[in-house]
Amino acid sequence: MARPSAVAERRREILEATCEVVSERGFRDLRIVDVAKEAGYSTGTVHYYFDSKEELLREAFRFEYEKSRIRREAVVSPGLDPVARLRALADAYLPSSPASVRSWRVWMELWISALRDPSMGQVNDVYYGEWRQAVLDAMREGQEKGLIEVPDPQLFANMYVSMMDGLAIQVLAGAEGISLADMQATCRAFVDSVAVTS
Amino acid sequence: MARPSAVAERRREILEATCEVVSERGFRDLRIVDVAKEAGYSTGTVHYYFDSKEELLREAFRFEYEKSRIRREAVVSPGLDPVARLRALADAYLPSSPASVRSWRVWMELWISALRDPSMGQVNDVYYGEWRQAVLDAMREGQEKGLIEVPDPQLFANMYVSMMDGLAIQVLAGAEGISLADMQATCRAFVDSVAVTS
Amino acid sequence: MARPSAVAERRREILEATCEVVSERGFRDLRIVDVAKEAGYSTGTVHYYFDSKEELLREAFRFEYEKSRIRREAVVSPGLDPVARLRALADAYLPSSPASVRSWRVWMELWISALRDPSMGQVNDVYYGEWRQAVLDAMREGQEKGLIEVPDPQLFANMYVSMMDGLAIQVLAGAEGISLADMQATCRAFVDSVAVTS
Amino acid sequence: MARPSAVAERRREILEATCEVVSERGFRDLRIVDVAKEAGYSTGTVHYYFDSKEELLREAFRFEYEKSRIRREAVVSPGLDPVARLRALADAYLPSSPASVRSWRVWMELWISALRDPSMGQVNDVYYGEWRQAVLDAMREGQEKGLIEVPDPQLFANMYVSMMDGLAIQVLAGAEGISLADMQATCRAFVDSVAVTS
DNA sequence: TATGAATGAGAATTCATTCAT
DNA sequence: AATGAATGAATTCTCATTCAT
Repeated sequence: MARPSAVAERRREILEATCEVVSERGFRDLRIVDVAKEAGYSTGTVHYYFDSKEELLREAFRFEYEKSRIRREAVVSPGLDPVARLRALADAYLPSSPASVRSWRVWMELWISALRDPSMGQVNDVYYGEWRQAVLDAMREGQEKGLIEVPDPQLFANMYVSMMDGLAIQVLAGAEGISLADMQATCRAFVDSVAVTS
Repeated sequence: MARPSAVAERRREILEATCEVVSERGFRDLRIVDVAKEAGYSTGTVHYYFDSKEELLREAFRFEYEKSRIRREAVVSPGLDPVARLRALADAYLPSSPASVRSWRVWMELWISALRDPSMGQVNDVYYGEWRQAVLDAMREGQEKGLIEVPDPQLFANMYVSMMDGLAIQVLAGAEGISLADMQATCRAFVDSVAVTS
Repeated sequence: MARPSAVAERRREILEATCEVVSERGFRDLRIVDVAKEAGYSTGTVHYYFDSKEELLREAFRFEYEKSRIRREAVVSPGLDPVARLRALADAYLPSSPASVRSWRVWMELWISALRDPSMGQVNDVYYGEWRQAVLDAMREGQEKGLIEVPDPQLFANMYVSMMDGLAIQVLAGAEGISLADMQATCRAFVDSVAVTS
Repeated sequence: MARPSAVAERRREILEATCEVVSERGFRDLRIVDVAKEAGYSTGTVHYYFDSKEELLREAFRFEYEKSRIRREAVVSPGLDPVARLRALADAYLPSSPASVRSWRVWMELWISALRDPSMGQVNDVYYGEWRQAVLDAMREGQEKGLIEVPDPQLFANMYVSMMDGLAIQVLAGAEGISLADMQATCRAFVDSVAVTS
């Protein structure tokens, strides 16, 4: 007898485990057996729920992005003014907590996968687009309310988003020149540079 | 009799082939046999020059960075004023030519490797540090000459560099929202925003 | 569901095959694929049960010694008087049957392995110690009962045991000067030389 | 221009190196490159003097036996009485010096090789036969002179020789139960047991 | 003579995937 | 539904041997 909820729960557990293993060992060294161990199941079970390793990874990336979206929505509370929202978004995405470090690692793996696999590119497009949109919304709203002064909100939203990605990479790669504090300071300085000071 | 130059040349050929394969297939799917085929040698020969796959890849990353450094030095001609230099650097790093696309793909793979392998992180530190320094030099010189107005050159140099990385990733991942032209426009807009307009 | 007995049985089959291959081709030329073929499994299965070739061989040596111990215990029946027991032991260890030839070949390979690998030395210590003890017991009991006359049972037990080893080597190496019959005659002559003639 | 003596000297150096490597790493793990390094030549040179690895090893075994024969002849001085000679032989073959340990290790490897390779068996036959003959000569002479009392000199010579082999194996394998001193004591006890005490 | 670069035929090992239970 | 034993294709790495110099 099919119990859809039980199936969904099992899938969720396995995807959670997959993201954990992707973060720990990387896409390249991920083995089904590690995912199974992490999830507390057997390799047979992983294959029972996911046809192939590729499908498992694609779903895992989607899963991680969904979680990230939920975290973002919690941050972007309607009451916050646009400038504060831009700052809050950067803070939320700072790779400071284990959860956000994990997310970043998974995204980095996704980008690499997207270089050669269009289906991974689509996953990135959907979720990354939403993320850029959230920043763009704040930038536009700020401009409309006279709190932000930029020649082109779209361009400055892209600056901010890509800057965060680039900084996060160096933080995660353990670069000597870019610490977590540097990342935060850099993001703040950018917002300061566009915010209208009364 | 040993002919050092022949040995060095063979190493160079194999590293060149390795970078090509890393770019084409990625770090994850790189096989020694592909490198050998690309270089026109046997797998045994690849192993004759490099003890292990890991060493081969580490050397290949270094090799690609060296090539990139040479390209950068050609761009940063002493005659150029700082603002023009910031623009020239972005143009030179735009993933528009096959060679620069290849470089970006290799760097992205390096970043991923650095997440778990400190020796890869060191390679990144050395060469990436030089790259950030080149941007910082231009930013500082611009500030001193009154051509650029930024509260903190270091922060704005980091913004610019990380922005380029983040934009390039999305371009290379084939993101719908960020085209090559968008990347270029975004970089130019950033320079415009810090350049002093007379 | 795990069926421990089936797992143990598979391990036994593979160890049995390994000893057979060690005897046929020697430690040096043993290939996992030969063991797999001999056991009727794939190489993957051999590795499923044994992590590495080294572990497989270590376990195989242990396995062969266990079998030899069982054969020895069958020989040393409690009813036999000590002198007869010394003779029975030599007879039992004579490399005359395929099974005992195989055992000797495996032991010889073990000794060679023990030269450089202490873990193999330990295997030898445990089982070889038991074998020397069995001979010593007979020697001592014979002395106590006045059936054997030796100045030092320990020394004479060591003589007997090492003599058998040295003789067996030459028999197995196909030496012209030492036939199976010579080995038997030599062992008997040694027992005769220490046995008290009434 | 062929200079036979130079050729012979080069061969000798390589064989010396081969025995050293056989003793250190064993027959199984011997690599031509190690032999070359030990001898101070290149692998190409090793192959220039010896057609194949197999031939190299066969010659190396012969070479080691020749050296052992020379050592033995130095020990068996004509002046020594037979009983003293038997003792001197055992002392000379005790694996106490690096040189004699090396010899034993090489012989053990030879025996293993002889199990499957008749040409190795022949090498063993020739040289081992001489060694048994030397012991037999002492045993016979002792009997004739009334210094040794054994029912059959041939049998007792075989006992002595094989006993030494078996003891040496355990000493070299690092057996807990058989030390170098035990080996010596056991050999002495055997000679004592056959020597006529006046 | 001597070299050592280059080869290529293996061999151990890994691991996604299958499938009988 | 879930398992985990079994597989075998794939891949790295080794090393004796060859051969141009």
